[in-house]
Amino acid sequence: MIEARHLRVLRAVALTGSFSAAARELGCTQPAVSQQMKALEQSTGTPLLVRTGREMRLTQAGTALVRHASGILAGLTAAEEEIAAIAGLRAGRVRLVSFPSGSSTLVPGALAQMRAAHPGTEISLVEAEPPRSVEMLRDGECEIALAFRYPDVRGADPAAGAEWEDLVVRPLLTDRLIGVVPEGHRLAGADRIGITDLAEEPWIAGCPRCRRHLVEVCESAGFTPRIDFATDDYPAVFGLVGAGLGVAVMPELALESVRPKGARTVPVEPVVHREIVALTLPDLARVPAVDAMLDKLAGTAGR
Amino acid sequence: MIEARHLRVLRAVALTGSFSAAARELGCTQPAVSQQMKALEQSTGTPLLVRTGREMRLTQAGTALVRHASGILAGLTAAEEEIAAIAGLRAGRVRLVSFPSGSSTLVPGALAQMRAAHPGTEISLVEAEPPRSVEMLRDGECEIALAFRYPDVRGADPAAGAEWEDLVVRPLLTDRLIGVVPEGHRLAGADRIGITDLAEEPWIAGCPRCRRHLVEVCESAGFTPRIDFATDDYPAVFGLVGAGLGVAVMPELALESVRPKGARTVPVEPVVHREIVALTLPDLARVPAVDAMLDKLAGTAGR
DNA sequence: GCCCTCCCCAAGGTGGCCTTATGCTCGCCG
DNA sequence: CGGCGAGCATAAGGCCACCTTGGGGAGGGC
Repeated sequence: MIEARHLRVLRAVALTGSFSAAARELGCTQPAVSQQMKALEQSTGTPLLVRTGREMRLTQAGTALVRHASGILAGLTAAEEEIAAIAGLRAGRVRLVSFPSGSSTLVPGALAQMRAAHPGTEISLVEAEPPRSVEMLRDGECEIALAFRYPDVRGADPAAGAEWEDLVVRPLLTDRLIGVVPEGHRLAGADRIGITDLAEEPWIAGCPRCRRHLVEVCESAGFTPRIDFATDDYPAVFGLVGAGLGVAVMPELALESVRPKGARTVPVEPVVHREIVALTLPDLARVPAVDAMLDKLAGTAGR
Repeated sequence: MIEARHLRVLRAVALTGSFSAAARELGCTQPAVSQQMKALEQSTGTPLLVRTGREMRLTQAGTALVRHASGILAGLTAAEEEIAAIAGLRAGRVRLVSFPSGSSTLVPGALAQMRAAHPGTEISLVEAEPPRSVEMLRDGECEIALAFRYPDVRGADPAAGAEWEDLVVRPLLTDRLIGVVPEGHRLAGADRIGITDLAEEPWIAGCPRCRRHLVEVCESAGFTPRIDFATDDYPAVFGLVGAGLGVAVMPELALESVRPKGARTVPVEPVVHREIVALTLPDLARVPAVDAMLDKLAGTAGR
C-alpha cells in the first residue's frame, strides 16, 4: 500500500539525487529519508533505488513510480488547494432556504455583504416555509434554513422548542405582529387595539404555522377567531383586508416590503413576538462559508 | 498533508454512507474509520462529513475531496500495478553488456530462455570489453555486465579480485586457453604442448586484458613472449596465425563460433583457465528481471 | 593524507493507529 | 411504550511506525 508520504520522499530523492539533500529539502534528517525509502521498497516488493556509492539512481521500477508520483502528488495538491479555497472562503457554496418575508428583507442585505466580503463564494436562495425548510436542512438540500417561531402561548407546545434541539439555532431578530384593519374600520384610527377588540371580526390568516399561532393567541385571550381566508401572500392579505373581508395580523418585517393599500396597520396588544432564526446542522456550522453567512445574516438583522 | 490512507477511507465512507459499513469494507473496526475521518478533517481544517444522525453526508469540501480521490487512488493503483508487473516479471527491462565471444555463445541461449519464460520482459544487448563494461554497469548504463577474469598467476595482482568486490559476481563457466599454431608448424600435430615450447615464437595477442595475462603466464613459465600483433578479433587471430605470422592462445569458448582456418588448435600446458562471470550491482541483483536473467545465463552456461 | 560528505546501523523516545470495551442516540417493532 | 439492534463517539491499552541522536564506514576532493 503506497502512501503519499512515500511518494513525496521518493520524488525529493529522485530530484536531488541523494538522501541528505532530500532530507534537507523535506526538513527532516537523513535517516528518516533512508527509512522511508526502505519502507517504500518493502511495500512495493522491489528495489527502487540503486546505491552505487557515489550517486543514487533509480531502477526501472523507481523511474516508473516517480513518473506516476508527479501526477498523483499533483492531484493531491490540487485537492488540498480546492479544500483550502473552501476553507479560506475563496470558494464555497451556501444554499439558503428562507421564508418569503425573510428572503425579501434579511437575505438581500446579508447576501450583498457576503458577496462583498468573500467574492468567491456562491449563495443560492430557495424559498420555503419553516416546516419544509427544516426538512430540507435535515435532508441535505441546503446549509442554512431561515425560520421563525412563536413563543409558547399556553406552555402546551413543548415540541416548539424540542423541534430544533439537535440543530444550531442562531437568533437573528425578533419582530412583532401588527394588526391590519380596513381603512374604514372603526379601529382604523386607534393608537393601539386589544386582540379581543377583533373577536367578532372575520379573519384572514397566513401560513399554517402562523394560523395555528393566531388561534392559540386568540384562544388564550378568550375567543376563537373565525377564519374566512388563509393565504401565505402578504399583498393578498392587504387586498383582502382592504376589500373589507376581514382583519389580520402580520409580522412587522413584512410591512417593510409590502404597501398596505386600502388597509391600516395598528399595533396590537398583547404584543406578540415572532423570533426569526437561522438554522443549520452542527457540522455545517463549522463550515467556514456557512459560518460567515450566518454572521452576515446576524449582522444584517442587527441593524 | 492528506494521506492516501485517508482517501481510501473517505471513499469507502462516501460509497457506503456509514462508518460501520466502510469499516466492514475496509476490514477494520468502526472506531478506526471514525478516527481516520477525524484526522482527515483536522488535516484539511474543515468539516468533510455531516452527521445527521440517520445518515452520513458529505459537505461541499467532502464531495470535492472524493472527486479528487478517485483520480488520485486510480493513479496509485496504476502505479502499484506497473510496479507489480515489473516485480512479477510481466514487464521489465534488462540491459546486458557482454564481451564479443560471450555475446555469440552464452547470450543467445539465455535470451531465448528469458523470452520464453517471461515474454513481457525486454532484454537489450550491447557489446563491450570488461573494463568498459564494468564502467557502464557502475554508471547505470546497464544492469548486467558479462566479464571474464583470469586467476592470479603470481599472486601479485590483488586488484583482479578487488576490482569487483563491491559487485555481485555470478560465475557462469570456466573455459581454458587453447594454443593456436599454423598448420605447418612443428607442433601442429602434437597432443598437447607446453607453453615454453612457444617461448621463441612471435605471438599474436588478444585484448589488453588477455595480453597482460598472457605475459604474466609466460613470465611465470620463465620467458617473455615477443608480441608482434594484438587484435580483439578472433577470426583475425586465426588469419594471422594461419599466415604463419605467429602463435596465439585463445579461449575455448571462442572456438565454438570461429572456424580455425589455416591454423591448428592444440591444448596447452599448464592449463590456463578463464572464468566468465556475470556482474551486477547488489541492489540490481534484487530486481526480479535481473535476477531471472542471471539465472538464465547460469543455466545456459551450465550446459 | 586529511577532511568532508554521504550513507547505513543501532538505540531510544514519541506519537499515531488500531483494538476492545463502554455509553449514547435513534429508529424499529412487538 | 419498552425492548432491541444499529450506528457513532469516547476512553484506555498495546503495538507499531516514525523520527531523532549518535557512531561507524566508504568514497571523493583538496
